[in-house]
Amino acid sequence: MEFTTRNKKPSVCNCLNLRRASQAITHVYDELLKPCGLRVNQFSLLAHIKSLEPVSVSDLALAMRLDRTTLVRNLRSLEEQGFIEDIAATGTRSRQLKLTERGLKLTLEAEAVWSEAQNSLVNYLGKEEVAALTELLSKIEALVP
Amino acid sequence: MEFTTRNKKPSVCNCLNLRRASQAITHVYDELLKPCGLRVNQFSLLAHIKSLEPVSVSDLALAMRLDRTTLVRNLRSLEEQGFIEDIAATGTRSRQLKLTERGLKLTLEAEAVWSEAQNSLVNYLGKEEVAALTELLSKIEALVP
DNA sequence: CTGTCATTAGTGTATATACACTATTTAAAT
DNA sequence: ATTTAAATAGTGTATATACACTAATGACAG
Repeated sequence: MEFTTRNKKPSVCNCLNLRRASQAITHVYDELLKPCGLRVNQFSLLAHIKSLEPVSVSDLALAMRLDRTTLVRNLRSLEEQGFIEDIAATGTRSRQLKLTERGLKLTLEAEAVWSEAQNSLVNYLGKEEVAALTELLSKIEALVP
Repeated sequence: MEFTTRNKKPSVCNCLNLRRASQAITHVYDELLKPCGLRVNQFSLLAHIKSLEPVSVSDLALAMRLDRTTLVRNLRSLEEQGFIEDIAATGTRSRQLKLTERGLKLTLEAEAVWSEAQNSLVNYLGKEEVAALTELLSKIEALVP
């Protein structure tokens, strides 16, 4: 049958449903951010640095709730592209990351796109539903120390 | 302050909240499945093969809603560990994957653990809430073709 | 038959994630 | 002042994911 709508029934597995929804919304945000040349994860990194700068890798990892070693790699490409820089003196223990001028400009552009994506989701699901979703997701996150 | 509870406020970003919840629940299921020597993603693979066998990589990818090339790699370790096998005749185009005897035994064990994990989540969030969550996640998944 | 086209599988590369481990620097204790 | 402990950064490896691309097989038109 030509017009069979794609069969996308939820799985019985709650974990799989969450993983799929996460992948789907990541894809949506990624597509919208494509004109900026950023993926949503990279945008998240820049936005966090913007609000914390100057910041060490460890503190950034704490704030983002990601493993520190994950950030070491993810920061690399942003540094190579000249969106962030380390203003710590050489030979010191802690790095001090901040946005470059270019990085700030890009982040502000991306924030506008992100804002549209946020609004789209509220329009799509409804304000109450998004609030309910956020609450449920927060409880799930709390499962992990 | 010693007793400050960890600050885990939701982000303003719906995408980030979903990504974090997905990581959290994946971690929970992974931990519970550790005695089986499986991660939840690997278990998902085995469980899907079990219900479709014998199955080609392409059909498995369709059913799991993952990219086919993702499966090529993820299947490899399961094959190397002898949990799945390809019963297609050599020189034919399509693979025919199925569980080995060992693979089936492991999958059944893991299904019991998975079932406990599912029950735990319902106890934790409540039956109605899990249903609501599933509905919301399903709508989000529908955002992507 | 033969040539074209769809199907199926796989590789190369990039991103994202975390654990186990090492190395270095700073702070604290004695 | 020296030793010890904590903090900070980084590497090696494994898993998970997808896109662009290549290669081989099978089906069908003529």
